[in-house]
Amino acid sequence: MPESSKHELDAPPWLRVESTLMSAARGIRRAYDRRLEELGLNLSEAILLAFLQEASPTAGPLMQVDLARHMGVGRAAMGSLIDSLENRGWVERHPKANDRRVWLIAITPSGDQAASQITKIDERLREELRKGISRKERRELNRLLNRLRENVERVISAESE
Amino acid sequence: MPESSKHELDAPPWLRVESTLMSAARGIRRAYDRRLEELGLNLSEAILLAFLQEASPTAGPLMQVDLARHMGVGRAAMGSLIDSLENRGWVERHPKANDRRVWLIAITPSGDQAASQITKIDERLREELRKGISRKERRELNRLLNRLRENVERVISAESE
DNA sequence: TCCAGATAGTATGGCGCCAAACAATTTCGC
DNA sequence: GCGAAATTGTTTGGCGCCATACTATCTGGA
Repeated sequence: MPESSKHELDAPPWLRVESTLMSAARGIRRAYDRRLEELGLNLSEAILLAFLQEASPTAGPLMQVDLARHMGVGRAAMGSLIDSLENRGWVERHPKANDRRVWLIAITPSGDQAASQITKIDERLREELRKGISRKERRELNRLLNRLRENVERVISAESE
Repeated sequence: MPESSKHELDAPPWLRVESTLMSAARGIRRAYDRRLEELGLNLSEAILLAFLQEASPTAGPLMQVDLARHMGVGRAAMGSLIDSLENRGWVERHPKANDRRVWLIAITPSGDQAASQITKIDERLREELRKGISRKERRELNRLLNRLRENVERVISAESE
C-alpha cells in the first residue's frame, strides 16, 4: 500500500479528528450566523431560543445555570445570551418563589414566533448540510458527539479539583 | 442527562446535532488549552505545528493561504497563528522564489521537538477522550465530520457570490 | 442561632476568530 | 505590453466565549 493512502483507511490520529471537528464547528457557526442575520440572532441565541420553545411546555421555566449546563457554556455567557433575547422581548426573567438568587427563564409569545422562524431557516440550511449523510449516520454522529462531550466534561471537571 | 436518552432512538433534528457539536468543540478546546498551557500554546497553534511536522517531509514548505484552507480558518487568523509560532522560533517564513507576495512556512528543528511534545500531550488526553469510542467509530466520526465540513464549505462559498 | 461554605447570577479582562479594508504583487484579457 | 482583476498577506474593529472575582442569597452543621 502506498504511503499516501495508508492513512485514508486507517483510523485517523485523534488530533486530526479534533482538527476536523473544530473546523466544522467554525464553519457551521459562520453559515448559520449569516442565515440568522435577518433575525438579528447568532447561532447560540437561536439554539437557546429553539430549546426553550421545545422544552418549556414539558419542563416549565428553567434556571440560567441549567440552560448553561445544557448548552455547555459558562454562566456568564448564558447571562449575556439571555440579556440579548430579553432585550428583544423574546424571553422573560421571572423571580423564583423560594430562592431570590435565581431567575426563571420563560419564552414569550413573540419569542415563540421567532423560534418558529428559526426552525424554518434551520430546515432550509440543514437540507444543504446533510447532503450525503443518511438519517442513520446523523443519529450515529449525534451519539458519538454526545459521548465525546461526556468524556470532555469528565476530564475538565476532574482537572479542576 | 436524563432527557437526552429519550431521544436516543430518534434521529435528532439538525439543530440539536449542531448544538452538540458546538458544545463538544468548546469543551475540546478548553481541555486541550489547559494541557497545552505548559508549552505556551493553544489548540489551534498545536494543531498547526503538528500538521507542519507531519506534512513538511512530503509536501515541503507551504503558503499561509494553503494552511488556512487546510485548517478552515481565515487568512488573518492564520497570520497571527504563524506570528506566534515564529516568535517562539518554531517556524520560519521563507520568501518564495517567483512570487514576492507569499511566505513559505517551514518548521524548525526546535519546532519539530515541540511538535513531539504536543504529540505526547495529545496521546495522554485522547486516551481519556476516546473512552467508549472504538477505532471504527472514530473513523466513522472523522468521515462524517469531513463530509459535514465539505457541505459547509460549499454553502458558504455559494453564498458569497 | 449563627456562621462557614455552597450556589446563582453579574462584571471585567483577555483571547481566538471573522469580516472588511488595505497594500503589494502577480496574472490575464485585450 | 498595459491596465483591470485576482491573489497573498496584514491591519483594524467587533463579537463570542472563558476564567476570575465579586455580590447576593441559601443551606447545613456546631
